[in-house]
Formats: sequence, C-alpha cells, structure tokens
Amino acid sequence: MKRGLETLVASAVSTLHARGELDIETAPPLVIERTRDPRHGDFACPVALGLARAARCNPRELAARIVAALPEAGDVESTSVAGPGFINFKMANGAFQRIAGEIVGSESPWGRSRRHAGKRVQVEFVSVNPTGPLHVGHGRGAACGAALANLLEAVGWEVEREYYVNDAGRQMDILALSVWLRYLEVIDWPERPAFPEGGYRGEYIRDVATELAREHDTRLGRDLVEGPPGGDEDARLDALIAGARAALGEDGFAVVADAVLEEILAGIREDLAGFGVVFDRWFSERSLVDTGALARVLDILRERGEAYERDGALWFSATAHGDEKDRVLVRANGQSTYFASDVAYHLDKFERGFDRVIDVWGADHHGYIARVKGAIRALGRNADAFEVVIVQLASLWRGQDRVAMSTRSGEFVTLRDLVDEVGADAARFFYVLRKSDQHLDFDLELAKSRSTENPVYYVQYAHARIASVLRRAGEEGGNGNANAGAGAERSGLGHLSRLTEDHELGLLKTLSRYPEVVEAAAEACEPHQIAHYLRDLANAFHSFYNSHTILAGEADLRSARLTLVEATRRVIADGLGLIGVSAPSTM
RNA sequence: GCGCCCGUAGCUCAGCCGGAUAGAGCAUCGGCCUUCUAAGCCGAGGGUCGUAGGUUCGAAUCCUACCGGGCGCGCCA
Repeated sequence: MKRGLETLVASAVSTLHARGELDIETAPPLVIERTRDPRHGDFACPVALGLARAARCNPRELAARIVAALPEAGDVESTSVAGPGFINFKMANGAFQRIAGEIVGSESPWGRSRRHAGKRVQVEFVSVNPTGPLHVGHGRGAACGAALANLLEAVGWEVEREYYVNDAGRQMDILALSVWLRYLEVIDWPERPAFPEGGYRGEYIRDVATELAREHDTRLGRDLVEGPPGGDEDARLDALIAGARAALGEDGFAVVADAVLEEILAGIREDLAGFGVVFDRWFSERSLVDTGALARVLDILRERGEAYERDGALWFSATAHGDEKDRVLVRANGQSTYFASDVAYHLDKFERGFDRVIDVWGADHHGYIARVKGAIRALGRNADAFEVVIVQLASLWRGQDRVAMSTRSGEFVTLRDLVDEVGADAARFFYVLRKSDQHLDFDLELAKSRSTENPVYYVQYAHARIASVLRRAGEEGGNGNANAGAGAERSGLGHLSRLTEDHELGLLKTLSRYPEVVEAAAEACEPHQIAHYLRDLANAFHSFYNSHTILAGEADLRSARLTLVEATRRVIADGLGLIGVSAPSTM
C-alpha cells in the first residue's frame, strides 16, 4: 500500500521534472509515512517540504503541483495539501477491506517479502561459554537472536543459526580442574589441594564429579601436590592445572574435560530447546585447532604483513584497521588467545560463502567489535558484511532486590528456572519487548506474575478469543466440525465492503501495517518492533470486539466479520511465531 | 582519563536517517459483564523529551559543551 503511493508520488515528481517545472538536481528519498492523526488521512508524504528548499519555492504550492500531477489510482479516495506542505492521502475503504481477504486467502504466511531471496546470512548467537548452565542473563541473547533470525527469514534471507562453542582454552582447563577436585572430594581422596578461589563452584560441578565417580570409581584418583604458597590466584590456578595434567596424563585430563563439556552442552541444548531456540550448527572452537585453521589464519596474517612478533608474542596490527591498540594473537607462553580463535572462526564464516554475517553479542563485548572487524578487513574480506548486534545484559531483580549473577560464584538463576516458573512464552516476549541495545530490568516477580502487567497475555488473549469465536461459529454451523469456522470466515470474502464501522476499519488498517512492520524490524534488526506492533494489533481487536458482536446480525455482515477476525488471528499467530511465542486457542 | 551506549509521564519504556497537537503499558481515579473468553473495553489526570547553546521554515530526533547513569578499556575469556 505504501509502495503504491511511493510510486504515485515518484511519478508525479518526475512528471514535473520532465516538464521543467521542478528545478532540482537530485530528489531527496521519497518517504511515505503513516499519519498519526486520522484527520490527516491515512498516509502523508513530506516530500514537498524537502524539495522546496532545493527548488526555491513555497512548499505548499509545490505540494499542490505534485498533487495535480498525480496519476489516477483507485485506492486513493482523496488527496490534500495540509500543514506546511504535507501531501495527505485518504485511502478508499476498499483498499483496507481487501487486505482481510488477502490474508485469509493467502496460502503462505501473509506479510512476508522476498526482498532478500537468494541471499544467505549467518546469525551467531548465545555462544555462551560451556562452563555452566545458561542463566537468565543469557536468555535475552537467545530470545533476540532467534527472533532476529526469524525476521530475516521473513524478508527472504536464507538463514543459518549457529552457536560457537568455546571448548578450548584456559576456561575449559579451569572447568576440568574444578570437576576433578570435586571428584577427589567425592571419592574422599586423601591427598588433595584446597579448592581454588577461581574454580567453578556451582552445584552442577559436583553433579558431574559424582557422575565421574560412579563411572570411574577411584581410577581417576591421583595425588596432587601443591607448590609453595604465595603468588597470585591465576598463577596458582595455572599450577594446579599443570599439576592435574601431569598427574592424570593428557588422556586422563581429557576424560574429565570431555565429561564435563558433554554434560554442560547437553544441558545448554536442552535448556534452549525448552526455550524454543534451535540451532542449525554448533561450531567447536577446538575444531579450529584440530583442523589447523587457527595455525593457517596466523600464517595468512603474517604473510599479509598484518601480524608481527614483539616481546615474544605474536600481535595483530589492529591499529592499522581502526582499533585503538594492537592485539595479541599468541602469548609469549605459546598459547593462542581467544581472539586468535575468533579471527580463524570469522574467516571460516566468510569462507562458507555467507553474504552477511551477524553476531549477537552481550554489551560487555562491545569493545571487541573493532578488532574483529579489523581482522576481517586485514584478511581481505568485506568487513561491511559483518555486523554485530549488541544485546544489553538484563539486570535481574526480585522485586526491590537486585539479584547477583556470577557463574563462578554459583549464585544465579538459571534460564531453566525461569522457563519453569514463568513459561517460555512470557520469557521470550519479555526479553524482546525492549530494544535489544537498551538495558532491561528483568523483574522475576513481575515475569512470574500472571497479571496483566505481562503483555504477552494481552496478545495471546486476543488470539484465544478469536479462536473461541471461530469455534462457536463452527458449532452454530450445525455440523460440529472443528473446521467449520474456517469455512465461515471464507464465506465473508464477498462481503468485506460491509466492514465500515470505525473499529472495523481501525483493525483493518492495523492489519495492513504488518508487512511494513516486518520489513522495518528486519532491516533494523529490531525484534521489539514486532512485540510493540502485536500489542497495537491486539488493542485494535479488543476494541472492536467490545464494540460489536461478531456472531449476530445478518449473515453477510457476520461472515465479513468472521473473515476480519480470522485475518487478525493469522497475523497475531504469525507475529508471535516470529518472536517465538505460541498462539494458544484457549486460555 | 579514553571509547561505546543511555537520560522522554510516578514506574518500565516506544518514538530518534528532522516534520503536523510527544505515545504505550503499569500505577492512580471514574465508568462498562442477562449478549461471541472482563487475562477485556471506554474515559480522566499526569511531560522544562537531563541542562545550555548551535544548525533549520521546522529539533525528543542532527551538532557542540556540560551534568547524571551503564558498560568496556589484559600476553582473560
């Protein structure tokens, strides 16, 4: 609908231009916007305001000339010039009434576009270190990433959803060490060091340790002699890791590490599935080492003159690519950094041929963007095809009290707890309700409450109400067939012109916005726009529902209204689907 | 100190590539169930859009400074 008007105005402008009545070199981008005030019609175009300066003439007068040059269009009921020079369009009711028919008659979900068809995008999200269960802070990245992926699909992208598993490096070692020390406690091994400050203390560590003891009895028991006291915590941890490695042997250490990794990953996978988030691929950091991809990318950087040695370490010349300082790839002790893996990982993404690569990161990683972008550029790839969507971590509250979250301290609320308590629907909706780069105060009490403060119920309720009406319509149809409602709403296709009440037109107009909202939300990577739209749509429906009886009056009007509410139901279900929320038929 | 993000109604937030009278939810107050789900609807009150300048026909929106808040600034991940 918007598109059509854009074409009309563009045509009028070029007509004036061709006639030499408009003296401008470049036209500003054409914008058609929805009016806020119904007295201004349905759509407004401020193009004359922008053109007037360049053309050095009165905006109102220019607007009038554009209006005069507009081609005929059946959907436009009237056109007017208003205010400082807006061109306002009032659409014919038929243009909106037809929408209901399109929605109900559409085989595939209505409101999608093929704008990006044939292009592939990868969305990497969550990617939480597998050192413990997902907690509520991670939930937002999962909800936003999944919704974003759905949105991109809705505008034609072929999407691959990926989780990057940090299964290499020091954190993994600390994790394995923590489990092994707990294991020594479980089997009551006499010679064992005190549990280190920096170890992982969560209950799940003990669970894995207990499982290890069940499986291996005391066969993984070894004496671990601590070095002399003193030195900092990190040094002590490294010494303990080295000691454990030596005592268990690489194979024995790997048994512990694999056991805990598998356990935790399985838990993460399960938690995400319970949250309605599924990945196409789980990409292992360790595989980058095993396949030599990591070594290869370091060679490439060296060959291209993008990396150099200093103080025994290998550095990436990040400053040459806009970062504030150079970054270490390989430490003086020979260990590569997390960043080095990430460079190799992102090269791998580009080598897989994606047209666009999107990472969804927590806000605490924003300082990391410049170096990764820089590395991509240094590797000769198109850094503009790489985008980072920042998701602010949610602060967790329990009423008035802020809940501390730290994986190592073991004090956190898991995502699973949250889903168990509030349900996946409320959690998903809540997470995407705010713009993702905005802080989110997540109040557990609020999310748990089944009050109207939880907007998800408002939207789902609209869907359930419609489903109920359609069921009733089917029953009254007399055949008791559950699908009878589906027939009833189609029979209204020929009577849509009966929908002339303000509430009916209001609902139709809100429905007509859906394709615009999906497109805007996808282009801006802003799933929250969908959540806000759904609230508007539910509001338009509830208002209509309270003002008019659907299953009353004469047959033509009744069937037209059934078509209207079925169209509404479909759009609500589709929009909820995009953000991963179910559309219940009863509540 | 440097960098990024943010200050909009009592609270939580939309609106931000400049556009007409700044919106929603919650909270507060007042109405609406003999009719299809009241988890709903209708109405009212509530604002120096952090402050001060600047650009413009026009600024919540763009620019600058300042004030206030969050995050990041490791041979950590």
